[in-house]
Amino acid sequence: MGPFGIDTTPDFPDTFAGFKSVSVENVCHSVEDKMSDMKHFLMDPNHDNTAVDSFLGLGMENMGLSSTMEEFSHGFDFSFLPDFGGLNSCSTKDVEAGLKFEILDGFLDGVDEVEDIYASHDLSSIGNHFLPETEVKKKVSELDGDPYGLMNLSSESFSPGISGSIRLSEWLKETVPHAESQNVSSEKVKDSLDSNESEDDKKPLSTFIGSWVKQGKNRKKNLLNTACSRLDSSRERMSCVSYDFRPRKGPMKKYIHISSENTFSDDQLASSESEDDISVVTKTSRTRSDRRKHQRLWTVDEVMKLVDGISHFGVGKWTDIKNHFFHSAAHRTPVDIRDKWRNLLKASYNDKHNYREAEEKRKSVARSIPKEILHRVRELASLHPYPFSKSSCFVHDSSRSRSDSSRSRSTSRKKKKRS
DNA sequence: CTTAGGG
DNA sequence: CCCTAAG
Repeated sequence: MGPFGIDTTPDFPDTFAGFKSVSVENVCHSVEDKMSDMKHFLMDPNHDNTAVDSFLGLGMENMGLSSTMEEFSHGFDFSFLPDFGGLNSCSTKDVEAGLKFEILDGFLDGVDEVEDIYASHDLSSIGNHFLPETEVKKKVSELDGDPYGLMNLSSESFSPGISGSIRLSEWLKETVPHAESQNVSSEKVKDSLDSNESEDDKKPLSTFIGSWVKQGKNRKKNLLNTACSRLDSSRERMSCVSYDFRPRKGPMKKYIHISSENTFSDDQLASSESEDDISVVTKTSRTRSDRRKHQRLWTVDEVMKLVDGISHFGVGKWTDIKNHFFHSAAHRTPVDIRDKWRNLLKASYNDKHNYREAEEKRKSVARSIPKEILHRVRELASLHPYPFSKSSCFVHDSSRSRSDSSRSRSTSRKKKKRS
């Protein structure tokens, strides 16, 4: 049911009446005109950005076109888009990346195996994070000669209308960590705060694929809120593209910084809803433990941010840490962050007690935590007590465990803030 | 809603 | 990562 079927509605608002007389050709023409006009707009640095917004399909519904970004992106070349910097803090790269994933999503619809292929190829960013640059380059070159042709999945061939996409090798290079010292200066914290913006660019492709379908008990209840928060979060990067509709447990309003007016049409909300219904249908067939499949691996970068956050807010202030250090990471709820900290403690504990095994593990398993970070975790662990250690490792250390255990449980030293 | 704890 | 209970 398009906008042209509304003729039959007698009491439709007068504002829409004008569309009855508009022919399809006219609409198309106006779109084309707008597009070419806008091309010049975008080239012209003097034009303000509101034009861009209305151009990018957000004003489409006003023309009677129910165009989604997906349809829109297929036949259109975004390569000319300049980096309109401050606007929604989204760069050209974000646009391209978003579109790529969107298209990928559509193409791979229902093909879960691809996710596994990606996983088995270790395309996830985590593995490359603490490789020295030469290693990474080697890896990249390996990937370039990829026999399965997987590279093409993320390069131009999948986005016919999009030229100038980033090649995966570049994408990989960007995942290389800035090999910094383990000391946190306030400068560095600021840095990591700023570099948050490109967070999602580092996510492995597999996290985008397959994150569409998900089941959960309270999904119905939280559907609307979830959809809204999803849209909100994705607006941070790109107002039109939302690739992750995985329902969360609840709305994340408080974690999401809401900056602009709601620009989403009901179409998109409805589509997310129908997507959800599909997952209901699929639920029966894939109800088994594929929960873990949707995990997003923690990058070393994220771990460092976590450590920084804890050193600044203290253990237990996870909402604060989320807001200040994982602001742009739409996933990573405070609970996730806490869980990660718990795991880090466990890791540091293990590392502390048997160096050899930990060392070997570090060599064999790619996704272990770099040593420096583990050291920092241990420092913080001794600085901030966490009840996690109650079960297995109490009273081992005579020097400080006494003071720790005295305040271990509920005595909150969380208030320790250093500015 | 936020946090802690267990699964 | 998910779920639940407690404040």
